[in-house]
Amino acid sequence: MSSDTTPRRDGSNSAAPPARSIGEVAEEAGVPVTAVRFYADHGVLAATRDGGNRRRFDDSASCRIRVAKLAQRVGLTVREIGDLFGTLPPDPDPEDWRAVAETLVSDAEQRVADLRRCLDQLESGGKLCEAVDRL
Amino acid sequence: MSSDTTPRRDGSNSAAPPARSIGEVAEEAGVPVTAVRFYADHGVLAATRDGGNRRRFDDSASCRIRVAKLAQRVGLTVREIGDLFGTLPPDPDPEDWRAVAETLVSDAEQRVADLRRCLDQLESGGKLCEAVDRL
DNA sequence: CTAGGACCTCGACATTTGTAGAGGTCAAGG
DNA sequence: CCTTGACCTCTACAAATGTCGAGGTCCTAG
Repeated sequence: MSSDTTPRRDGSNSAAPPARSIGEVAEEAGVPVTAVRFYADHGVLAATRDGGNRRRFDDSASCRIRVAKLAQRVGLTVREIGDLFGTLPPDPDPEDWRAVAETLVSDAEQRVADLRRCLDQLESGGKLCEAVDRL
Repeated sequence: MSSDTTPRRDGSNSAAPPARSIGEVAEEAGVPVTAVRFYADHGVLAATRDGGNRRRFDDSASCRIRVAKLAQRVGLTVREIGDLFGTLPPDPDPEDWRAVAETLVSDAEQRVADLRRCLDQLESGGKLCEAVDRL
């Protein structure tokens, strides 16, 4: 237990690539294997194939799934998440995640602000929302 | 018994019957008539029926649709929006909208915060998201 | 009275987001 | 060798979110 987590920062990390199987990823992310397949097929996860044609994922796979789930609950479609994650390199480091995080969060806040603005007009417009968009 | 029983087409000002037709609502909200029907059938809009079995909406209908669209983009399902709007009285006044707005916005911000928290761990955790095992 | 427009219902279809099963492959172990 | 488990592909189905068309009703105009 608690085997060392290989620090793969610079130097030579030419050891075996951290290739997780679909089952491991599913387990880690707490979703069914079918869901992992679905995400991989839709650009949320990048997968390579091993000698036996099985999908191999890098360590970021389960993170991507977790983030994707939260991103969906904030209004993004799988397509949009796939496009965004498509800009991530394999085995992204914290710096790579930062750009993604910024986009994700500020887009979400933008939409919340839109909603709030609309709602504010409803609350304060003495009558109803005649002024929301027209006039 | 006076002449106010006549349904007016041109939205006469003053105390006109607050009964908008589905076509008017669709026009106001900028969505197809079919969408209005869909929302009405799913609790986003409250509709009564007139003598000819046609849906009649109050003035809040197009507002509800606009808000619903924004709410969806912030992660709510139609079902959830319907449940929330179900607490609104017919012809809600700004005060009624305020409670809805509060729920809507704070729920949305909660989800954005969840996302951000997850993302923060990815950015700052020197390693990857092994610690994200919440949510 | 007839024509038209606006609505109605109901069922089909389309897309998104998954889930489930059938049937095939591959590698390891008894 | 044969079985088993994990995977693979492909197809089907399911729920959510709409959209469209067919066929029918009703009201108002001409």
